[in-house]
Amino acid sequence: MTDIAPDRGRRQRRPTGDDRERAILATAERLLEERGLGDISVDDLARGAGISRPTFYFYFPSKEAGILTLLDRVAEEARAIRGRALERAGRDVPEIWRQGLVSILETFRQHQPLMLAVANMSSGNDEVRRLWGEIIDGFVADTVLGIDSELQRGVALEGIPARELAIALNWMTERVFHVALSGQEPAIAEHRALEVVLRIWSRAIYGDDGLGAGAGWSTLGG
Amino acid sequence: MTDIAPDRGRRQRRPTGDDRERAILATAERLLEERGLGDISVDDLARGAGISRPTFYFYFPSKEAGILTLLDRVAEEARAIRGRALERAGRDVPEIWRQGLVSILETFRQHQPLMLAVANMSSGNDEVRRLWGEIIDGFVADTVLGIDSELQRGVALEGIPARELAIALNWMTERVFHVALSGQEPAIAEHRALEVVLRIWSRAIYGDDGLGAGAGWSTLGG
DNA sequence: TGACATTGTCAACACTGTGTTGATAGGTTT
DNA sequence: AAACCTATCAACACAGTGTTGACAATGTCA
Repeated sequence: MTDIAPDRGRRQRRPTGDDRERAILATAERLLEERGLGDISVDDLARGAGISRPTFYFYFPSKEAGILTLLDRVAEEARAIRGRALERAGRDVPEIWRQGLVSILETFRQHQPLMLAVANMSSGNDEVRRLWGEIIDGFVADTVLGIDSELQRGVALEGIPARELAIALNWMTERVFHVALSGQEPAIAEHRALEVVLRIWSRAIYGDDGLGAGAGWSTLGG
Repeated sequence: MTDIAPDRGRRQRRPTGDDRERAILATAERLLEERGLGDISVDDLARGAGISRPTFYFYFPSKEAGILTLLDRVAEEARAIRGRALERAGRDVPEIWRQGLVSILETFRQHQPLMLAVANMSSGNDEVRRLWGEIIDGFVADTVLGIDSELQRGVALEGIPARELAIALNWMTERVFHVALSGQEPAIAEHRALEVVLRIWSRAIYGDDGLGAGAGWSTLGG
């Protein structure tokens, strides 16, 4: 047993054939734009990366483990996008809501096929479900902070525990963006999804639409 | 009504071996309680129903088609439950919301493993996605009627088109109940899910929690 | 009642995809 | 140059899908 970190679901690797690994992941994301994960074979991924099928197994123990690694990287990127967005928002809480939602939508847009594949896998694969849950949970934690802050200022409605409210709102957001982008019916048109979701957040937290029209609003500190 | 309608995805059948078909479906629902659809083979289904694998194909063209038939029947049952629930609610609109949500939760509870399998399949299988979408769309249509009625009475908030609001709320409900029952994280505890969702519906439609405490409320006609 | 269609059944096959083994070639270290 | 990694793949064993063709059992009506 080496002392390399137990790198979830992916075989431990050392520097060199790193290009190959990236080639495999790039192939995966490219092929996911054409068809579902179920219609992509290990052979497709291997050939796409210029290697034979058994060699694929040198890099990943399975197709799913590859997707997991991909999701890991996208999650990293998403955190970065979100971090910048929330920084832009500063202490203006409603702007935090808007920027938070924009960053989720952005990530969905940029990796739509992967997101679909992940949604697909997440009931069959514990590891993927856990990681996806962690991502959402990060959003939920941010949301709870915002709600608590608005509760303390006396501008948010009481009556629903902040975490439960945050969980429901974030799952709503995930699902609405998902159907808007995937064409699943019934869906909200893609260009309307952000506004509708934002207004519902506003009503659920404050009891009215403050955010929709860009009206001046509560700003923390100042 | 003839009894040999062009029955989506399932080979047309005439009376006799009907028991076999039901045995297959019963086996499917039973096995789904133990493991995911991906881990159930056609052979498992066939043996569970006391037939050989090729004979399975006499009844259904594939595993997925079987699940589709199952979903069809559950959808039928769900409509019946919902119909009775809404009848109980009469013209008391908030009670319509509550009863509508209760009936969704009820259906989820009674067929949880099937629901998981369906959620799993629905990104890979057009037919399942369509049928699932139709079910949700039925809920959405009911919801739109309720919102319009409350708008006309002047008690609901304007600002979000009724159908868009209804779509978002119904997908939220689907997702929140799904994670609550499946143990996916982050989730709202099963015994809290109904109340939280109901309050968010209330805030999103009216701007406050009328429904939570069981307070007396708008009753249409009467 | 006996020819005939219909319904139901399955052994055996062809095929696709997965994951493993064992052999091998090149590059580093010792 | 021997021991040792990293990387590679042909060949294999296996699991599951879907199809074919032959065969029984059950009407059915001439």
